[in-house]
Amino acid sequence: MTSTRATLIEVARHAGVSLASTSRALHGTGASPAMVERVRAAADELGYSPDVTGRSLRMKKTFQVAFAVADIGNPVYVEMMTAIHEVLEPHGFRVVVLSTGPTVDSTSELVRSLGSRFVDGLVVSPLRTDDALVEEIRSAPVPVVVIGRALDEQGIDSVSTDSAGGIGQAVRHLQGLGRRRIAFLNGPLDTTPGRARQRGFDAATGREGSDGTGTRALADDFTVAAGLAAARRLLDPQDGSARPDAIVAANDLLAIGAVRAARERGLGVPTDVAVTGMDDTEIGRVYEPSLTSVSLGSAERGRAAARLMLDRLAGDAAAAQHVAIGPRLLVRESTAGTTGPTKEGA
Amino acid sequence: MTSTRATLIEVARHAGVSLASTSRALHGTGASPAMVERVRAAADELGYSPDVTGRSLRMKKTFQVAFAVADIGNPVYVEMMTAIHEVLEPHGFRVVVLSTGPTVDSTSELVRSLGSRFVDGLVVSPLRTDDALVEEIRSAPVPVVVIGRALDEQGIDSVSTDSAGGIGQAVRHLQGLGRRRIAFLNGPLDTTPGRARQRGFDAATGREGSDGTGTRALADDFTVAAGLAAARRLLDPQDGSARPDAIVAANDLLAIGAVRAARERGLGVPTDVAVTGMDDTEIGRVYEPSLTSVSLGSAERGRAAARLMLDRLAGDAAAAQHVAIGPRLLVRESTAGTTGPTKEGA
DNA sequence: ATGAAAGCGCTAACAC
DNA sequence: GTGTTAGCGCTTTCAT
Repeated sequence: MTSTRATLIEVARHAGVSLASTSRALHGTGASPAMVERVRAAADELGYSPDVTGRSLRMKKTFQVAFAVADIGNPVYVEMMTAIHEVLEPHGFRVVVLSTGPTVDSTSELVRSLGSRFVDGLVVSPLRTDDALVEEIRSAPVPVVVIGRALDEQGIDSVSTDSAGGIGQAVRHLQGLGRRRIAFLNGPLDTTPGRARQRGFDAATGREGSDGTGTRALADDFTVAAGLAAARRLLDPQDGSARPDAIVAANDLLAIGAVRAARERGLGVPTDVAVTGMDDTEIGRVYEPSLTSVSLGSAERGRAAARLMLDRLAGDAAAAQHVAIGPRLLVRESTAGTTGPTKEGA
Repeated sequence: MTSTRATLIEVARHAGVSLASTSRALHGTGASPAMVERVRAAADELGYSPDVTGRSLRMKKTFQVAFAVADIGNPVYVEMMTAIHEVLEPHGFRVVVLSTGPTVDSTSELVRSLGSRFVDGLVVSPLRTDDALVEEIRSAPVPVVVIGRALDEQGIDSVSTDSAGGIGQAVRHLQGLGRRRIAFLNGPLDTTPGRARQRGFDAATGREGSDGTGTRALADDFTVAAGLAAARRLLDPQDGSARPDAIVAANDLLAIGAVRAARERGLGVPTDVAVTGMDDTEIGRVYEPSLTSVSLGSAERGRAAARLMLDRLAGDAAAAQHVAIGPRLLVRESTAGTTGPTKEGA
């Protein structure tokens, strides 16, 4: 540890000039070249580095943006965070990681804590929202961008994707491959993603008739194990109906569970049963067979949110914005389809 | 947005007491119950929430700790970050995510930037270190904990694991299963992990004789694709030597590449070729076959580092500490072994 | 137990 | 272009 940190006032004294000139010289704003030279030298000599706490207090800016989610370890959120960091960092903003906690109330509390002014803005992806939370966000003391559902009409900047439409893309892809009995493997319905994806599947298959398309199973959780258990039920119909020839899973982990259940029964994937996942995770890309998956553009959503934030931080006072990131089907081995909106090699 | 934020001085006026008493009452330190009551009421009424920038300036504490790595998206670092967050958050510390950049110099620069006092401490896991960086860290103006190699002798708190020993565990596990020709699939040797793992393999197999054990291949990168390419060379010996009956891979992604290469050749895993990975990633747990892998305890290392940091932050001035987290072999399907230090179901 | 006042390090009026 | 000065919001001596 070097002696004691030099402050601006010490640099000023060392250079034999005023405090104000020192500050100006260091920021290169309205100081003569000679002054800049002189102050720089003094600063270097003392090993000066500006103290951001003083700066923050004075400027009422922390140069920090918070990113808050319920589960920081979730790959989807990791991608968002990485993207947000990449956008913000070049603009001199640091990223603070926060946890929303599991409930709406804990999320509200987090938004309220923004009153302490420890960040200049918040990007948050809440698991669920209610009117109270929406109101809390609208009246937050710093800009907030929500990743989740469209909230611009309630005056909140937001970024969303269309997971329901993404499920639709998967269904149509499978239909295009000639699959007739398409089943849906979803996670719990008391979650926002669970509900949206269910809606998407219903919308895409609602009018399909009774050829097996529309069969559903709910996993207890968005995991491989839960997906395996639920997919077994799907592949062993109790009611005498025909076995599905395709399974649309609500995420990649469930899809892997489905592939396993198929193999247990000696069924080939995609030959006997085609399987699609969602989220385009690395795990799905690396799995065998590699998973056809609907990307929800986590990184893009993060980037979009960060850019909205930058605009607000720059003083943009326009009406609340909404950015929608379209889902993209990535066709891989688990359906081995050669048609569809998007193609991609393994 | 509510009118204008209330400050402590306004709460004081509203309560009709002094600024000092207000501060004390809000912190519950040395104030009469009556005073506390009165101030609380005033604060609630004005919707007061303390401004941390003022607090930070005055107390010379930011209540923030930085976590810096080269690649925030890497699952290993994500686990560390999550663990660090979990330890620090209950103590009132926020976690700021930083990037070290790819080089030693950029890491040095980051350490130097600590002079700005935007965090109270830094947990960093540098890709590589040199004497200059070590010196920079030692003389940093805030506590620094390094996750990587032991640095307590140079006066730096550190947490490390023994990846070399972990490779040794994998080798002995395979030997215990009767495998005789154990090959090593490593990533680039100009990386710290690459070198350490190579050392571990050499140490574990050095005296094994010339039965094929000790064959090595280097992948260009720690990825599935690079692993696949390198594993092909391993399984098609050009020099007429016998094909390996086991491959120790330097991480899980390389291991998956090895499994694929084996399958391409119609070889069964683990029957014909047993494969081990390292890092115990979700991807390895979920893969088929699930991967026997050496856990390097990322979460534990994160926790240990966070606890060391908490001690320093609490004013602990003892000599530099070092915590070593032992590697643990997790036996799964890719070796299907029933012996070994640790067992775990899929 | 309470109040008065200093001051953390910085930037930005304002005057020259 | 440079200097003087106020003050951001807070905690903490120091006196009472």
